[in-house]
Amino acid sequence: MEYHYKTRCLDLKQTLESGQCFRWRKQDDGSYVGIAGSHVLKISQVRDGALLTVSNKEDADYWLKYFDSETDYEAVIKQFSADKTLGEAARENSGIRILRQEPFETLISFIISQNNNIPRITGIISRLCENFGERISDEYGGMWTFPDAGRLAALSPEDLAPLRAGFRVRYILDASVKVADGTIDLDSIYDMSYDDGKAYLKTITGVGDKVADCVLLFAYHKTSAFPTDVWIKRIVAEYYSDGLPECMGEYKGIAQQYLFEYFRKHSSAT
DNA sequence: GCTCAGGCAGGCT
DNA sequence: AGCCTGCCTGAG
Repeated sequence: MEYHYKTRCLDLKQTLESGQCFRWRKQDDGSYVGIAGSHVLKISQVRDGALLTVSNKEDADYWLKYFDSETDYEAVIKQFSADKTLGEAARENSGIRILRQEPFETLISFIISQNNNIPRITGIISRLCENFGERISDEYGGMWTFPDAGRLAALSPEDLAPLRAGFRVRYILDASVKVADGTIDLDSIYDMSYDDGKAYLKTITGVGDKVADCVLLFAYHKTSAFPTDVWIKRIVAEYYSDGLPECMGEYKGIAQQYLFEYFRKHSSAT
């Protein structure tokens, strides 16, 4: 039995190709196929939203939460309109959602992302899953889970050599060991403040300000996080050298995503 | 050969 | 607390 659900105002390209996630594949028919935890989803863009196709209702609940269906983005965009640049960026990218991803996968993914480019990040993560994850479906050429911390913690740097992740391998292992042995309890971060969560994540080798902010925003939905990469640094220097606008409020992370997309679109076009 | 890619650790002042 | 510098790897 297949169930279909529709979410409004979700733009798949804006959301799934924005660099907050790395495991969605675009199909020839334009739909996207993804996996999170042990949930597999095919999702298609329709005129005024996105259409989810799932095989049971538990999956539907999972994915609606993953796509952050509860947050009122229209209200956030309205709030952002007090600033000219941010308002423009937000309206142009109004289909962006800040995903609620699996913490461990998000942590490892952004550790891998450092000093790296998106195609390579994607390749390393898919090799990680195909080598050490579990093949839970034969659909779409095979779907692999993201390996859990215990599995990775048992591996050696040599085992991870096929990933070609370079110097990041020891960071991946440090994070996995700390999560597997309980030094880091990822679930506890849901209840932490932004500052506490950040300090806690930074006790992992290979996790600095940027990686911690990405994990806090893209897994825990802590919208106070404002991941600052080279692109954002440039736009802040150009438009907000006197400080971020007041209207960002508690949603600086959402603002960051709008600005990132806006800036990237308008500079790559030149 | 070189630079750059959504940074970070380690060492220095 | 703020500045360097090196770093695996692969594409341009």
